[in-house]
Amino acid sequence: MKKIDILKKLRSSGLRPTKQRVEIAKFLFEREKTFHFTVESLNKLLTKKSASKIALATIYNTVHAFKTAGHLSEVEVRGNKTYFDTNVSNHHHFYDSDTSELIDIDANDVIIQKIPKAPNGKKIKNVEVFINLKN
Amino acid sequence: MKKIDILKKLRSSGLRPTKQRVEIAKFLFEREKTFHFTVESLNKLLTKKSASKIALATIYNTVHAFKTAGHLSEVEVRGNKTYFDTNVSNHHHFYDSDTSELIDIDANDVIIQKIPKAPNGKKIKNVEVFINLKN
DNA sequence: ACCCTAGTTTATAATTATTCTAAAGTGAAA
DNA sequence: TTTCACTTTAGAATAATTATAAACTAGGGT
Ligand SMILES: [Mn+2]
Ligand SMILES: [Mn+2]
Ligand SMILES: [Zn+2]
Ligand SMILES: [Zn+2]
Repeated sequence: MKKIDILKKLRSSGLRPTKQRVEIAKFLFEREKTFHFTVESLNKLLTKKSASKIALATIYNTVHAFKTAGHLSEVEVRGNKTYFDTNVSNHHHFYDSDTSELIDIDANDVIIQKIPKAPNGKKIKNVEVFINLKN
Repeated sequence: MKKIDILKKLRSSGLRPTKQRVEIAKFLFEREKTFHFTVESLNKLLTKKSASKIALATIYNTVHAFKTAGHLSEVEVRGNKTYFDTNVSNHHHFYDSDTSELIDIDANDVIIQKIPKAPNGKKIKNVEVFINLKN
């Protein structure tokens, strides 16, 4: 994704393209493959890569703003930190608890033959599959 | 599960059956259906139900001891708190994010027809399915 | 171009969940 | 009974996240 698209992406979701947001967005979205991260890891990587340091609170604010805008999704993994995902399409994950690493699985690579019907009065929003790995 | 079995369960896993552990174990394991809880919710319920109050640190200690002994499992759900589960068999969950409620799904009620092979050098430990609910 | 202001960033405090510490208490082996 | 390793406990410490409120800024209106 190019910088012009980054600006479009921000503006179209009502987010003023500030220096900090553009820098974070470029870091997150100008890449080929899905990126999974925690706020802590993102902060470290940004600090390493970039000259100007962005306040931690801003990283929290920005990541949440991007999530609310639908540009990031949140992935549930065991542990105390919240994981985010640049892949916002419906998909599944391998999870390697040794390395705390997530790997995407395309929705088409998992076929579920049978699931129970939702409880009374509830509907199924989506189905998430986690394949936990070991060595 | 009866009290005598509770004592057996504790002793057989090298846990001295103290007053606090027995009380928590009875609360958790003397029931028909699976119980999903957080330390906070367990603490509230124990305080309400019981006369003697157990220190929060003891509840943390005990829950972890039970988990290590294989009497509880940990369930990953979105959010900041850790969820525990008295069902330690391989099974799946409905998750109602409105109520933060987990509902068991028997392993046999989910049939997965196709999953990708594990990444290089890794093996599949287990597969967990989460069915997220809406109203 | 300059103002103006709502939106944003920032340092820091506050909150929440959990773990650590170390002193006091206790189950059970001998 | 005595003894002591194990356990409980209150409170401090840590870790992740959110709240606060003052300073800053993007960008529409003039
Ligand atoms: Mn979690
Ligand atoms: Mn989490
Ligand atoms: Zn992903
Ligand atoms: Zn369960």
